[in-house]
Amino acid sequence: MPELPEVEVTRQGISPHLIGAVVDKVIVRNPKLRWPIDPTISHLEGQTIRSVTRRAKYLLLDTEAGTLILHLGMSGSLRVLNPAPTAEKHDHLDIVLSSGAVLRLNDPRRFGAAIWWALPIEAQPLLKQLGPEPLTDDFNVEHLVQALKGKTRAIKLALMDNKIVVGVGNIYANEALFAAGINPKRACGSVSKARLTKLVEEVKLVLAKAIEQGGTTLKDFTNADGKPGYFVQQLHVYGRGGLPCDSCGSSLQEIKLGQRATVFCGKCQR
DNA sequence: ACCACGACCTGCACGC
DNA sequence: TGCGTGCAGGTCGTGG
Repeated sequence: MPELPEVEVTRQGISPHLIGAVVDKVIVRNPKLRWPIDPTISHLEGQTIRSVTRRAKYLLLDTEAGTLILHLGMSGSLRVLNPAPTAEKHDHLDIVLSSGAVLRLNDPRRFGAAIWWALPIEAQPLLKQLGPEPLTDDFNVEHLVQALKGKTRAIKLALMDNKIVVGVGNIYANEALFAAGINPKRACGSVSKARLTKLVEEVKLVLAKAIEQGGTTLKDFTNADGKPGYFVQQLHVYGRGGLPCDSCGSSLQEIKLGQRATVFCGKCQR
């Protein structure tokens, strides 16, 4: 479900309910996520949540004793519930607050993760290798030129590579490449600096717009208040294979790239 | 060092 | 109606 905008919308939604809250109890119904939820997650009990931040698609709930790291995988979602109804199928984890509110993780495919990390967050291996945040100045054309120099793989795969830039998943990689007029199959090293400049701009723009619109709801994404995102109305290529290009009217092509659906306009994207 | 690909899992849409 | 197939918003770990 979530790419960076959906995770950020989730963060914005849950954070006011969590900051300053004391964790009363941690309920693990099914520990079998991407990595088994470690029993030390109970160390969160009694802790006060100091901040709710995001790094890439990871949500970080910071306390004095450590950090709860949450990832939503492909199908995860978080809701703050008060009162919390009876847990349903795929409600794998509850963080019960002393106020009675519950932060509930639902994740049908269980590609998500919940990790209790008591060491300095900089030492966390999953976060260590990550590239720059797309919405900060660290993601700029100089960085991209350097990272893509001489590389032969398709630019779309590089855009979705967390070591190059984080948070850009399949939807927004397709959309940003369309907006930048770059063919997703094009070899990284063959894109001019001018066009990479445009790509950097469009990545930032598409992500920022999507966050503003509350994310993209394809199937069942909702924010912490249960509302869907409306960015789906502004998708130009994702999910539109065979339909006319919004810009030139020619039929959008759909191919596989790195086993992921890739949609583009053969005329507008070179 | 780089890259492609399998693996992890459930649910749903589709065609027969 | 039921069954098999393929696909889905991610990303780590492996083997070449």
